[in-house]
Amino acid sequence: MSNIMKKRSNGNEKGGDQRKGPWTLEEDTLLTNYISHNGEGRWNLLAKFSGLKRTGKSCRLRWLNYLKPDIKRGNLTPQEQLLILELHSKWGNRWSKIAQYLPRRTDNEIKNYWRTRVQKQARQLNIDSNSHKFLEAVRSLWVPRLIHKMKDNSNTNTTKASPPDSLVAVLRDKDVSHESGYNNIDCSTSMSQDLHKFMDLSDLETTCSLNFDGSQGTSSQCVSEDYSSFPCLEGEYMVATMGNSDILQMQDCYMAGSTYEEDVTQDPMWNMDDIWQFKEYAYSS
DNA sequence: AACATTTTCAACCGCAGGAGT
DNA sequence: GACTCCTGCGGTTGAAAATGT
Repeated sequence: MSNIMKKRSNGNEKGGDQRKGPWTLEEDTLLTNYISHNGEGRWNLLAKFSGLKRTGKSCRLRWLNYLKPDIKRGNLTPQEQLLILELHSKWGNRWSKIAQYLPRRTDNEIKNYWRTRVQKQARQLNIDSNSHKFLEAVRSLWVPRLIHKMKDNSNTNTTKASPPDSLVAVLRDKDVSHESGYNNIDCSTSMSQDLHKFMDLSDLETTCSLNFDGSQGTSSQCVSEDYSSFPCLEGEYMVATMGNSDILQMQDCYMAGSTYEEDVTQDPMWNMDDIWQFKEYAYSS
């Protein structure tokens, strides 16, 4: 038997009575209940004993991409989009790696975002989304626009803007670029420089010193864990820039299950003027 | 209102690689 | 070392929803 054949006969993946397609409410309940009693992992055992007629793989995917309680759904914020652009310029299509820097977002969601939004823009420009030209377009048009959105958002909520810690971590991490998927392209550096212009990194030690209860804490104390209980909050970036009244407002918003920020991602990032502007720029240089 | 087209995103697939035997 | 099983990753697909005509 060839290696390929061996790989394909993966235990639980054969069998005719396996269900496929969209999950039903009953299946979701079954899976959630099983995991709440037995924990995550050992997916093939789970598939076998939970009563689900699904493969372990399918169960894993459903849990990690949809059912897991701390998953953040909905449109990506400008900060998150910025982070994806930056990280993708460093690592390429390393979705799971990128997802590690976006707390509570799944690799599948990031991958979908890239394919449906970013690659769409590349198609409109008629250039390859992995090309230097496209990265230059991102740097010269998209990133400034996202930064502007961030500024706008921060101006309506606070007097001072600061970056998300996860983004800061990336910008500070001089080693990450060594792992780049396609670092023959030099745009990530210039993109980072743009970001640095906006973010005063010298202030970082104090930007994240306010906790939800209003007490002071170290920056490390208010990273990810603290905002994870507020789905409507844009991470430590917002934590650092808000007053107590804002926090109460957010708590209200959380209780109401609504979104605190305006839905900025509904704005098209590039309109036709932008595209023509870039085309002129790209083809004249 | 009806149909066509486009967009979104959940779910599938093949493959690679690690762990255990 | 060979084999098997399991998990996780990235690419792709297709149904449903949204939008346009």
